[in-house]
Amino acid sequence: MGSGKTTSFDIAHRAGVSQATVSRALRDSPLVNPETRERIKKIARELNYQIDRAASRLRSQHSNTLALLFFEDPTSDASQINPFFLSMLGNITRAAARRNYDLLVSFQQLSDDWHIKYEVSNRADGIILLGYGAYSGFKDKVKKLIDADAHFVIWGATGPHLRGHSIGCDNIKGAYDATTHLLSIGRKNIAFIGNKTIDSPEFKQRYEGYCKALTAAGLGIDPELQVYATNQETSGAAAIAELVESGKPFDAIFTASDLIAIGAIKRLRKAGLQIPDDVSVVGFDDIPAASYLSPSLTTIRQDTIAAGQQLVDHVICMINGEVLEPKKVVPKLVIRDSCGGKSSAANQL
Amino acid sequence: MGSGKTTSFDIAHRAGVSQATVSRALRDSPLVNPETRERIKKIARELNYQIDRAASRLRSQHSNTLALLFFEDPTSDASQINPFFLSMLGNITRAAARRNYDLLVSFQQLSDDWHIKYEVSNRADGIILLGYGAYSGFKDKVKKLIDADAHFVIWGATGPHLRGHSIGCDNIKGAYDATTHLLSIGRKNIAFIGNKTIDSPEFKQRYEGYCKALTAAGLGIDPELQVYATNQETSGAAAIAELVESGKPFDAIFTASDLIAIGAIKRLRKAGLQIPDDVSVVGFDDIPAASYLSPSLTTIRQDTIAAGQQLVDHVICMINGEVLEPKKVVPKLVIRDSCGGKSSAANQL
DNA sequence: CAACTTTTTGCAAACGTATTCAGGACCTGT
DNA sequence: ACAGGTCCTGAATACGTTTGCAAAAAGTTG
Repeated sequence: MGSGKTTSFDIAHRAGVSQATVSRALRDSPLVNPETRERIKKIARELNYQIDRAASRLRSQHSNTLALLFFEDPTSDASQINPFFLSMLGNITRAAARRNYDLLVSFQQLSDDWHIKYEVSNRADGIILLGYGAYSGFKDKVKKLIDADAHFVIWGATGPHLRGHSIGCDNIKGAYDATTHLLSIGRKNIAFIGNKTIDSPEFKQRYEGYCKALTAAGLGIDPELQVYATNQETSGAAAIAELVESGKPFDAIFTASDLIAIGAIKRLRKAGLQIPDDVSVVGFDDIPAASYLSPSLTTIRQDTIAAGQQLVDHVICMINGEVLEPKKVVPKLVIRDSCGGKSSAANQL
Repeated sequence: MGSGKTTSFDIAHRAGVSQATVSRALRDSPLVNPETRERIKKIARELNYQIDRAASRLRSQHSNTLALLFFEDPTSDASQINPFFLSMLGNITRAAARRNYDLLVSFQQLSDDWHIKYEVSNRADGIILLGYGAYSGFKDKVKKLIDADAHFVIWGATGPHLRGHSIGCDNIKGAYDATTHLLSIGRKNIAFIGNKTIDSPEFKQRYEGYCKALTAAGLGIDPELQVYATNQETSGAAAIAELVESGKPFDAIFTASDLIAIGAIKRLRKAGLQIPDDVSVVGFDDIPAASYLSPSLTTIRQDTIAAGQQLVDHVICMINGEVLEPKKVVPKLVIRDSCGGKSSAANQL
């Protein structure tokens, strides 16, 4: 057409109204006559008009954008993204889109000035953090965010210090169900592979669920059956090597994550152990690969659709100054082939 | 401090210069005295000042943001994201970050007004498209983007109609290498599972590479050994069912993607066939799950780091009005257990 | 020291929208 | 006919930068 791009003034001119009315009409303001509104909208459509987001942001002082930040334990391989988080990505974008928010994605080393980079710079109204808080220094950085009144939500991490900023799965219940399932198919010596320190809040909770199930079954908790592992395949393999070498007998393992389970299974096989005949294995997360393995992996699925929705809704509420009590995402046991006993379970029915 | 957020005026006031100088200093303009620049930068740092992106965008008319759009064959399950694309996501964000671009991510149904939604609205300066162009209507939509002078790059799809807008892997070479490998371990009747129609340009190229290898080896191309499949596990399984039922003998399959291979392997096993003893399998993509399978999957790896970098560099060049001849990403055969013959290959060395 | 170039600065005008405020048009009831 | 209300619209302004232009400051030359 004329010179540059179409603006709300062009629409206004064509419609014979003022620019202010166009702005109102396009935002469905009740202040504008329905007929006028439709006429304006029609013209806008015809001209392929789109509101200039930059101008809109500048004027209204909010970006309608969320930032999704991935962070991982800096000790792990940075080129490998945790598959579980990836599978959450899709659901988060969809949830954001439904709420008419854009999503900015970034992988970065954890730094304590995110809110500065994203909120202060008017790039995003809120931040969603995804990552296992599995290293020291994490707490301090989060505290800075809280002190700065940043709008952010963290997946998974817990603790009173981030009240209202955390959404997670009910890890204790998930781990309890997993362990109980192993007990129900007759396993007695169940090992826990993971990290039970506070450095990894989620893994710690999973350990608690494991203990709770054993206690509920009247069994003791054997420290020799607990082997440390970080959320990596290789770490899971190393843990099994250690366990096997110790000579301590075991007939099942519950791992704090699927990635650990995958490494563990490989190493178990290398040690000549059959799965599930000699050792039952249950993981946690239900990453896509879990069903592709053979034997396919029994695991705890986290509802990533609900999780994505919750994260998005929650951070948007914070942005709007509302308070929303976080609900825990419910975990679900997915029984596949890696722990056997399916037939016996079937018999019980 | 005072009332609202810190602006460049505040900095200017403190530094005793004009706001214009602050703006220039922070952008490292050569027009400003080095000493003054450092003084201004120091103050900015102290005040935690961040340039307001909305204002910056509005004035400069570019967003320093790229949009990454995923699209999938609408016939496939929308909730499942192609794992190969997910593994590219990380590399694309990193490449974008290196170039100081933000990345907007979205999963949407393919529509022909992306450039309108993203570029016209000043949300992004350019678009990266990720997805198998495996359905009709795709070409028309892309043509509209070209006609609108949109800044975009597509991964994978090819053809003269999108000259300069496409970056891909050398699918023909990859498939050629895969097939040649199968031949080298003594396989004779190699089936192709995939889509050889123009609807799926990449799969078609992989089919061509397959044919080329067979021809180079002096073998014929048997239509009965070609079974249609889309990029899904279930489709791969169905294809194998069909092949087995046909009674046509085969001792190897080359699938157009790892997902297909995964479904194929499951179904082969169900048919009582041993892998790799009875049938060798080679996939394409090297998705994370490929190495977790048992037997682990021999496949063609695409260099996603180089690919991400290329996509980002390319679209940024388009934005800047430069012309960059796209380079093909080099595929690499990753030999694992699913095609056997490792020993025989080793013998040959 | 004048004339001229180079470096460094400030002024002021955009960029395109959202929103406040004031007012016009149109009813309603008396 | 007029006061009082409701509904709709337009003029004008502010959001915080970037950048063209002009001019001051500093340096160079004859």
